[in-house]
Formats: sequence, C-alpha cells, structure tokens
Amino acid sequence: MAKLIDRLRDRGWRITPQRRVVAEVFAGEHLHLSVDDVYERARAELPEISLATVYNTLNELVGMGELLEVNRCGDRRRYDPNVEQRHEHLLCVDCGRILDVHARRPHIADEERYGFEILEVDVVFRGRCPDCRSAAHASSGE
Amino acid sequence: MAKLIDRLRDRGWRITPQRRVVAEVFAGEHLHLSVDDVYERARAELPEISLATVYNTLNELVGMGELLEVNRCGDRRRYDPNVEQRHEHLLCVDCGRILDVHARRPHIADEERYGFEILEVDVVFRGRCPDCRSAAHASSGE
DNA sequence: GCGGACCTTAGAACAGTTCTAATCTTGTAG
DNA sequence: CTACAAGATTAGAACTGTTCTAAGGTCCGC
Repeated sequence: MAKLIDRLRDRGWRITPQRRVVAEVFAGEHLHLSVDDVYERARAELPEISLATVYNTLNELVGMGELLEVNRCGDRRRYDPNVEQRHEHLLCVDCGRILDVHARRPHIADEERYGFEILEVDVVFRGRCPDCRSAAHASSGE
Repeated sequence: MAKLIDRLRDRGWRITPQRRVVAEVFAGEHLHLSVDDVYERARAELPEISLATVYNTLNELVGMGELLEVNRCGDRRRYDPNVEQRHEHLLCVDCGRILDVHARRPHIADEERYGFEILEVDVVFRGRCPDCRSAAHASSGE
C-alpha cells in the first residue's frame, strides 16, 4: 500500500488525506467494492470526505491503471485492485459477491471475426454462492 | 414473426397494436437494439406509442424468454432476439455494434469454484470493427 | 505572505429506467 | 347494445448512479 502511494506520488499526484484514504480502502482484504462501499469505508477514516471526491479519485486510479472497473456485475460499478494478474470474475447473482477466478480464455475462430480487431475478452461466471444456496434452501418452503 | 405473435397470444397476452409493433421491430435484420432504437422504429409504424409502453413490452418479452437482455455492452441495455442458440457477443468499443459469435465456453476448475453453483457464463469480446478501424486510421494524423 | 496550480466540495444536472395514477381499450355477460 | 372489470397505455414524476459546475480551500515555490 505504501508502494501504491509512492507510485501515485511519482506520477505527480498530490497526496491528500482524501486520496490516501481512498487508496487505503483497497489495501486490506481483496474485495470488489462499489462506489458506496468505498465512500462508506473512506468516511470511517475521514468523515468529511465527499462522494464527489470518491468518484474523482476512483476515476483517476482507473485512468492510471491502478484499479480495474468491473462494469458488468449488477447495476453499479465495482472496483478491483487486482491489476497484476489476468483473471475472470465469479459473481453471486443473489448477494453480488465477486471472486477472482482463473479460466482458459475463449477465442473466436478467424472466420467469425468479421474483420474486428479483438482487444479484450470479458468473462463473468454467474452463480450462487454457498451462503445464498443454503439461504435459498432454508426458505424454500415459503 | 407471426409465430411470435401466436406464442404471445397463447400465453394469454392481449395483442394490441403497440405490442405487435414492438414485436415486429425484432422480425427483420438481426440487430441488438437499445430501448431508444426500438422506440424509434416502433414510432415509425405507430407514432402514438409511448416510451413507457416500449419499456413495459420489452420487459415482458424478456420475462417470457422471447428476448435476451444484453446488459453490459456500454451504458444502455440492448435486446437480442436470438434466444434459440447459445452464443457470445462481439462488441465494437467505438460504435457499439454487437455481433453474435460462437466460442468454446470457458469453465472453472472444481477447486476454484468456492462452492458456487454456476448458472451461466457471460462472454463478451471487445474490439474494433472494420469501419471504426479505418476511421481511426483516416484520422490518425490529427 | 503571494500567486497559481491543483484539489475538494455541495449541490445541480443528467441519463436510463421504473413508478404512478389517470385514462382508454378490450372481451364478456347480460 | 351496454355495462363492467380486467388489462393496457400514457405523460410525467420519481429514482438511481454518475458527472458536471462553480465556489472555496490547500499547498508549494518564490
């Protein structure tokens, strides 16, 4: 995490309390947080921080390649600090939990590329996590 | 298309001019239309139709399994009438064009499933279509 | 301590979608 | 044909997530 702050400083970023706190939110457990999650956690450290700053900072971190935007998992954006290793996402359709997983990337046969230049492949496994599976069984009599 | 209308009637759907026109929008060329696209095309046939009805009808068609929602290719929802054959999507990141393609579905090793029950796999290839590639070249001197 | 670049902020604006409540249409029974 | 009830349509309000705006605050070299 200190390393991230250093990298940001090296890029000419002014390190402010707000930016530091947002960056630190991603230091702990590897989670895929929404903007509101980040806002909430940042406010626990720095109650004055505004939502606008959280949005600004997240967008800048994405622009610098320090965070990945996870767009296709429900209706709000999520942020993934794992920019080092290529990975896919496993999403619980009930609770929205996301885990990183690894899978062989699919590819398209040349004949079916329609002249496209392929830039990336985005894979999301949708399923139900153990907690939501047992919750579903528990209430299945309703 | 007549078949679709019949299926809808069989399900107890009241066939109104509005619903018929929305269903017919998907009869022609296989496209992945946004709500606004559908609204525009429907109004060409039935100028009085309201956007609310287009939303209602599309949501009902999705609920009946007659249309697929393509959620995260850009920032608006798109609708795909190809519910018969499993397929993936190839998206142009510049113009938003979507094509159906076929690829071997990736899968997750058992050890990495974390107890999830996998329901579906969502694959999107992002790239640049031939038109946008040549447009990019043409203006690359700017 | 000054100036200017940069940052933060609250709230307005915006886009896409859903909701609301009033009106209209349809199909059926009398 | 008429009345009725269920269902469909409508305009516009409301809602949600995100971006914009403009005003003020902070930092740092001079």
